[in-house]
Amino acid sequence: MSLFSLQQQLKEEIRGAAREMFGVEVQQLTADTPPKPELGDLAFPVCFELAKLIKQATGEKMAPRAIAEKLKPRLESFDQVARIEIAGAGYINVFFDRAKLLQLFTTKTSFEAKRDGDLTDQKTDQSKKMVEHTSINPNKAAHIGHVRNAVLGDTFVRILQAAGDRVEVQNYIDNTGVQVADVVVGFLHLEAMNLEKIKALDESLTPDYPFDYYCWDLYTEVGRFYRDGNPSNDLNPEKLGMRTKVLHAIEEGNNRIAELADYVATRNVECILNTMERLGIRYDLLARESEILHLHFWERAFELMKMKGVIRKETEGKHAGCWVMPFESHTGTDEHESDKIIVRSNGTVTYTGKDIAYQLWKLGKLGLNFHYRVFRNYQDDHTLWITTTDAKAEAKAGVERPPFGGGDTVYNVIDSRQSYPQEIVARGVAAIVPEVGADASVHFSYEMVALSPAACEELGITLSEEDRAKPYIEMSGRKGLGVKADDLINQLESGALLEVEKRNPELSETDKKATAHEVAIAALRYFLLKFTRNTVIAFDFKEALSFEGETGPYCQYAAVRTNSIFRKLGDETLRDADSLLTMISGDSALQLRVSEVLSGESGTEIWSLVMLTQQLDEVIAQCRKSAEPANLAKYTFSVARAFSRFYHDHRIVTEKDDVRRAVLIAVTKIVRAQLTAALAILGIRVPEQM
RNA sequence: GCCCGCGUAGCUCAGUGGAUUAGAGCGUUCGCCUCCGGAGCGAAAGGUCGCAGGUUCGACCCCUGCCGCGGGUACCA
Repeated sequence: MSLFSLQQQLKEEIRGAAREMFGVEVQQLTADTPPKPELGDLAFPVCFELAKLIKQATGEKMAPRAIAEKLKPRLESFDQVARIEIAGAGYINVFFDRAKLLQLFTTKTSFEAKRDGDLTDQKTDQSKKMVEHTSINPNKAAHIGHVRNAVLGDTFVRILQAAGDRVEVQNYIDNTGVQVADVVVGFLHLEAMNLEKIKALDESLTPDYPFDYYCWDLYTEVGRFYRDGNPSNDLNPEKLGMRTKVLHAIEEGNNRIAELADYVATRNVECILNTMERLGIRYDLLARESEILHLHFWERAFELMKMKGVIRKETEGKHAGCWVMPFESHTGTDEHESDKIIVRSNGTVTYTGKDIAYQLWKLGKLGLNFHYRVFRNYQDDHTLWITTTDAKAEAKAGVERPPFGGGDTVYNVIDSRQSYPQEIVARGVAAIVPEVGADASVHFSYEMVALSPAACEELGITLSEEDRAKPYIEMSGRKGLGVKADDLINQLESGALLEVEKRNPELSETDKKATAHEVAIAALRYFLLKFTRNTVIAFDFKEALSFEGETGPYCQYAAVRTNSIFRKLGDETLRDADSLLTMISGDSALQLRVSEVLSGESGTEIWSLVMLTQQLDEVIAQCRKSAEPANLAKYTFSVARAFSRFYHDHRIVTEKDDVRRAVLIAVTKIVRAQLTAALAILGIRVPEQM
């Protein structure tokens, strides 16, 4: 049994008691951890709520403490509960029987219990959650801002999976957009290259300057080109015309420019996927904009919107000739708050329009489907699919295709600057299919990663006076202003390698590199996860490259220490310790001795570490509900910190007293299981040594 | 103008469905290898939780107003 399910049982008892004794129904019932371990293992502030409810129901004024006194015996009847104390203005504080619980937690960790299906809260519904993340324009290398998106999305996916959800992971590929067109303009007009020449160029590039890096630089050149070489110039309309021409050709398809664009986009996608693979981030499906166009997703959505009266064609005013979505709540006359344009007067669709079509498909409400082919086979049998217009491609795959689309809840990991268009999409979808509603479309928003003026200087970027005065500077692919993901990972890996070589000189070169890689990824992922989503990260090299303090490697290190303890312990010692604890329930003298180890100041400290580890399930549930992975990162760090202290305070391997040693080993075992599980959800692995 | 987010220690950030001393990390100062690995542990210094009202027995947290910063409000995405 886990702490989580024990909590559920206690809550049920309180609910039942409130019903029987006071005739009221408790809606919100939370279990807190008391501010200090001396105040108990669990606290229910429910009596404040009950006092209000009772007053409402009967008019009778009852003091929260008096209510608590009445509930006390009910909770004390639990076997695992040692005693109940009423504290403060009316808190119910629960003190568990530590020896009994320790044994319970040791025999099965909550994760093993979940795997074995003996958790009472197990979900039976198999509704599907869908998470779209990464979705980088395939025209250049990924930068650190993109990595924040991917790491947040990937971690949220892991959180959902840990909570027992079925999840489908999508990465949207805008292969027919302006950004791809810009790079194509660069190849055609700046480099005078055709497809053959680009392929030859691609072949000749070395791993330290791959295709996506080449495009990164070319893209910034195109940006200058549009302004005739001077960033402060206006855009040159004639040159912009080149972009428009290319864009039309790409959207049209079946021509040489479209073919060239497809090569460029696909190669960038491959490079970006390689970057993400380094971070342990994978996908189920790459959904491409070209298929949304060519498989007529938009036309279908357009029909649906017209049919349902969601959009209307304006015949006069400044939007004459456009199809717009009226904004019911718009407050008026201001020109910046008018209806949202879905189809432009020249007949082309806006991004918002295309996104509504895609969102409808995601929710299984479009009535059309993509065709699919295999894009990549990941190492452990996982297959990545991509959309295609070729209806026969799937049969050639030789693998069974999962049923893509049709999610019950769709999370779109997109930065907060797009919250307005995202709101339009959600509302549009809800208007088309009211039975789905706007809540099925969740904008998982986050703030950008920006550069501090100092970080810009370290990158050798010269700043304008205006920029220098800002607290941070927005990254810009267009300006080539940003920290490339692979550069940063490389830097982290070489930093980690130095440390590994210092500490583990006996390791083989391969092992050293593998370990350095794990440490680097831990550092990067944790760095991006420790900030809450709505905090702008002002990127700082020193902080991002650190392995000390509140970092991924610190958490990893604590887990590595638990492993090395078990390596040091002989099999026999371990077996003895295990069997000693299993005998607790039948041996009251032994149980007393275990209780003694866990009592007093030192015992309480040990015990609070155990209690902390048991909160993992609840933290996961919270993160799932709030869609805030930072909570899990913070929690993981607190477990690592508590264990580091425990490790420092107690000698585990050399402990002479067998009962005490068994307890210390049991605690270490529990920490190892929970900490390793928590890290795995953050996408951080625990190396053998580091 | 309107909408959204933010304002907490020198710096970077957590936090709160009301519990007495508001928490981390970095930085600063001082300690800790008779060691299961110091990517560690302990201690100290450092805060009128932007300002002003309001609700309450009680507000860093809820409400209102103001100030400051950022983002959005395009026939861009």
